Amino acid sequence: MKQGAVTSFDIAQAAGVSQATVSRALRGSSRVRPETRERILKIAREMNYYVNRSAANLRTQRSSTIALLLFDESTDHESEINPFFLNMLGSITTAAANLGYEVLVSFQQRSDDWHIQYEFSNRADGLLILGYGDYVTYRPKLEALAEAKANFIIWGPIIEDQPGHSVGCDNELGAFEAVTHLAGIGRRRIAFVGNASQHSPEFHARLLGYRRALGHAGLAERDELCVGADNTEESGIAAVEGLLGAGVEFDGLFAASDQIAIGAMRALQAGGLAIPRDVSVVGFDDIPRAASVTPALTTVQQNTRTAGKLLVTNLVKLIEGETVESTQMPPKLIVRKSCGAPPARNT
Amino acid sequence: MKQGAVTSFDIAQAAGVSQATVSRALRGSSRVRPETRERILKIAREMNYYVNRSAANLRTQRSSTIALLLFDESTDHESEINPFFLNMLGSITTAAANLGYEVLVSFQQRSDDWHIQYEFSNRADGLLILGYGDYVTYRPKLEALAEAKANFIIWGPIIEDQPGHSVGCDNELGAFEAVTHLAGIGRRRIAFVGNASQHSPEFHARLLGYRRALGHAGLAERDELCVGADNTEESGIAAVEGLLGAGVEFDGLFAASDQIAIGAMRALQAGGLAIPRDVSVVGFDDIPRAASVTPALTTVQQNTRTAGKLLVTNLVKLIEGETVESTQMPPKLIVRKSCGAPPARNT
DNA sequence: CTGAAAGCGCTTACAG
DNA sequence: CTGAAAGCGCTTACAG
Repeated sequence: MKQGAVTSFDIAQAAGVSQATVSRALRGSSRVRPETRERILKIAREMNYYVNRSAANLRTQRSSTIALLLFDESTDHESEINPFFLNMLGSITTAAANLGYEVLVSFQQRSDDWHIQYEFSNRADGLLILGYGDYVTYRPKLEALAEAKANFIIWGPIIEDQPGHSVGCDNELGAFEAVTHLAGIGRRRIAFVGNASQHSPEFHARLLGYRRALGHAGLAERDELCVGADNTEESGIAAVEGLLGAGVEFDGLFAASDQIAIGAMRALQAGGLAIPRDVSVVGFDDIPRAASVTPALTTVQQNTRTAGKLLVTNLVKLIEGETVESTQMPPKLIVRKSCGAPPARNT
Repeated sequence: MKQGAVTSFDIAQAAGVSQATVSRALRGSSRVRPETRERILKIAREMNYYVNRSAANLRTQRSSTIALLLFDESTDHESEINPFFLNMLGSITTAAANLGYEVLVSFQQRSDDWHIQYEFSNRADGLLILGYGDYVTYRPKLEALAEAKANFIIWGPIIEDQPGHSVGCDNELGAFEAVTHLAGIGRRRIAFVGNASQHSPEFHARLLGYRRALGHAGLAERDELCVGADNTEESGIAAVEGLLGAGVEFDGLFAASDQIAIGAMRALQAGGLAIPRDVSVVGFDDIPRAASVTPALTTVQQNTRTAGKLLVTNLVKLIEGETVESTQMPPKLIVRKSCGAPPARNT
């Protein structure tokens, strides 16, 4: 704080009222005479007075702050934050501001209990949790949070028995639509890149959608078409190089994320295959780059704007003691050039 | 805060010491016997105690928080935040965490004095300011900040008489290198897209670098080759459509930003021109998409990682009463396919 | 090395 | 509608 900053006592003196009245006027209490309030507000403005938040927070035991915690896979090295989360940041801050909350951003995760600290230290009234490296190590943190009765909302799928509430997108349905689209344009040997078992429930849900779509289209599941990948471009490259190296034949590829898909496209093109002529590719997320790569990537879009708003709204409800339901938002298939179908609705 | 949270008095009681000693032990004061400290720390851990930050902040008149203020041009509508700033966010939070600071993010700018509020309300010890819509309206805000003796560091160029300190990249030099490269591969009629006069000092510096490079290469400046544009893709499209519509001939194009360059490339390709065969294109910023477009965009890279670190380090120095110098970091030309030169150093 | 005490600047019951 | 007063949970001079 600026030293010598003016306090509510200074305003009180200038206005000829008690400090309590200044506080009431500033908070809009109905128990202050309108003219008195006006006079106080005017003086406060003139004297450049702002309520000291530390004092107010200490007194009210609230911070009017939300902590946005990013458990990102890539935190250590040249951390390129997952572009998908970055997109959500704008809508989260806007939504928070509209409800009178500030947003504290944290990527760090040095201590095991760092996520709990925020609430226990009165730094934040609630937490928004985006991303997780590995679900297996992430899950216990959620349990610790729930046990501490923290207010938190998770971005992610609805998972049986998972503590807390979440906002997510229907990953299974999005994958189903993506793969059904590939089947609909005549692709018969469709690979899935991004198998990550229980370490990533979202990818797993996308795998389930892939499988259901194959069944629905009367196509056989083949083990060799289902390969693992992390959420990175490099991983997508490696996966496709693996497929090509093993001589696996495929004419469609559904990647569990755009980053994987973009890597996959690189590897396909490097291997002399044309997209979409030889292989149709579909991704998931609709990150900004998806529309920029060549050919433009068909993908499943999650509405980050709505998502951010919903995350904040639900968290604030929790903070204010209301009940909240986990939500799944419908995904939307964005058809571009990478799968070779006539554009249904382009961006 | 969680109600019924444990306080330092609870720890004191459990440890059989005074509350003052608990506070000292937790802050690492040397005036606590080591064994006492250890015992207190252990009990604090067991009892899940965290220092109440509101109380500590009120007492110390510090918040150990940095506010990151984004004055973005596109805040109103479907605000896609400038991807360049988003990139910096990661390194800023990391650098801040390493120095013991949290980061509060704000895009809002509803009130005129919102930037000053942060410091006056003891929410933040200092401000990091990124981006500005229009320099003409932005400048007075900087003056207000300086007059209020706020601690703030600006991301941007060094500008004569500008209040405060800044960290930026040598825009003039970056532009000079970009355009010199275009001239070096034989381009003679090089357009500049992004003329914004004094409303954007960065773009203006890039224009100056463009001019110097033309002179250096013995090329004439031509008014019709220098067109205005905002920092958006649409603006880049419009600018090139204007050039093509007016029948202006050019074989090189330097855009004041990657977003403009990407729009320009779209418009060139839509107009039937091949890149780089007919026109070589260079951008500025090296946003993630620059490497993904086709052909990959040659551009001037600003090191966001170093930038973020420097911004935070300087701000913390300011907060701690040290003096600080404005800095310009050297830019780096990243040669890719869009200008048709043999790659010097690719990414 | 440790404790008792003051005080940071608010908000809000309580009393009028 | 307004004021006097308590107290939120710390940190830190002061005294020992």
